[in-house]
Parts: sequence; structure tokens; C-alpha cells
Amino acid sequence: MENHRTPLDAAFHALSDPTRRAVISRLTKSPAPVKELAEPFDIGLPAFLKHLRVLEESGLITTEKTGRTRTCQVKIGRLAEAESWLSEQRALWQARTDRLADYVETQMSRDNENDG
Amino acid sequence: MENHRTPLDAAFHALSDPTRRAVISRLTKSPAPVKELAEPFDIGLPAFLKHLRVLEESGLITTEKTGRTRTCQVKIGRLAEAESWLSEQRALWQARTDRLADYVETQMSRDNENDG
DNA sequence: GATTTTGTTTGCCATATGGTGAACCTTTGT
DNA sequence: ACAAAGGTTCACCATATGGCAAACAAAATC
Repeated sequence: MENHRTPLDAAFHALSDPTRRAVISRLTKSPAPVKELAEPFDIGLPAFLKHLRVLEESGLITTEKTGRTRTCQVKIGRLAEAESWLSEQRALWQARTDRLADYVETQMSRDNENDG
Repeated sequence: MENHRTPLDAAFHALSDPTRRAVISRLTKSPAPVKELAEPFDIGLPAFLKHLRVLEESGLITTEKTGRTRTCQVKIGRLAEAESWLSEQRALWQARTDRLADYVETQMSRDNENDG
């Protein structure tokens, strides 16, 4: 498997697959065993387990085996980190956009003064 | 290249690479030409252009060529979509966690009544 | 104790990813 | 006209990804 350098790399990579996003979506509602999670998807268990491992290694879920069933649940921290990164980027973009709007407005005022 | 089914697939995939996230981070501050964007990274231009194309095809940036230089800028919509998905998931998780806390609290009240 | 259920491991495969160097094309500067 | 700057395309390579089928384990059920 790929050597994902940072947690964000791994998290975004994990989220880039629709099957894995669907699993996360399902798990936000309640923890669930592997079989139930795999049921909606038209792939074999081995392939599905790979997805689960990607999710677990990315820190987006935790799993625990009791008896013969493995129960999975969302680990919200990693999800929040990804969200934070995005919101930070949007904030930076917004700040610049606002400054730009200010500048344009200032220029328009000056134009009006020069008109008068 | 991979056939990314949905915009979210493409966006998260694009964000899973540190080079590409760094480019986004840089571009939130202001638009920039390819050469300037590529400068901090220790890879060849061809490799860097591949990253840019991934970003552009994911809808996270737009690029426009004027003369011999290509200028890139963030397209905030796609970033916001990814953020929304994450925030939605966190909200669902939170809702369940709150219900759970309520339930536990209710049970504790009942226990106290039975004690009295 | 035999059978089902629920995972797990192992090989295997086709395709995608992320990098390289070399050649090439426009546009801009001298 | 020529050279340099800024991208772009091409052929190529190693590794990762996402899937499969088959064999295997361990727990729960009959």
C-alpha cells in the first residue's frame, strides 16, 4: 500500500472513494458489523475489507472484534481535521476576496470624487 | 487517468496529495502562474503539470493561458462542496451522539427514582 | 460434532498514479 | 534573426489501487 505521509493525505485519500464515503455515511448513524456494512455493495468481501482497512489506517474509523464479528465505528476527530483544513482554505480565500471588494469599492469612491 | 465518477471523488482525490494541497493553499492567497506555483517543489515541470491537471479536472482550480504564461486560481465552489459533505457527516454523527447522551441521562434519572 | 456464519489471508490481475528525461512549441526579449 | 522563458507533449518506469477466486479460521448454531 502507499506510504501516506500525513494524516490529511490518508484521510482525503480514503474519502476519495464512493464506497468508503458511503461506509462513513452509514457509520455516522450507528456502529455496525462488517457484514451489514458490506451488504449494499456489489463487491466481494475481500475487496470490501481492503476499503475498511484504508478507512481504519486513515484514522477515520476504528474497529473491534468481539467473537466472530468485527464492529466498526466512526472516529470523528480525523473527519474534523479534514473539515478544518477545508474551512481554513475557504477562510483564506474569503479574506482575500473581501480585501479585493474593499479595494474596488475604494477605487469607485475616488472615481466619484474625481467626477464631482 | 482514472475515471472519477462524482465531483466529490475527484475533489477528495485531488486533495489527497500534499503537493496539490500546497498549491491550493498558495492559490487561496492570490492567483499565480505555473512557474511560480511549481517553484517550491522538487519535481520536474511535467510532473507538476500533471498535478495541476488533476486539480483542474477536479474543478478545484481554473486556469487560463495568456501569451506564454498560464494563470491558475482557486474555484471555491468545489472546495465548499467537499467541506459541506464533511460537515454534514459530522452533523449526523453529532445528532446521534446527542441522542445517546439524552438516553443515558434519562436512564440515570430513572435509576435515581428507583433508588428513592 | 458437523455446519453455517463471519471474517481473513493469499495469489493474481488490469489499470491508475506520480515520477523521469528529452524533444518541442509559442511568446517575449535582445 | 536569435536566444531565452514558460509550457507542453511524449515515451517510459515503478509502485499503488481495486477488484477477483479460492482456501482457511474461528465462533455460533443445530
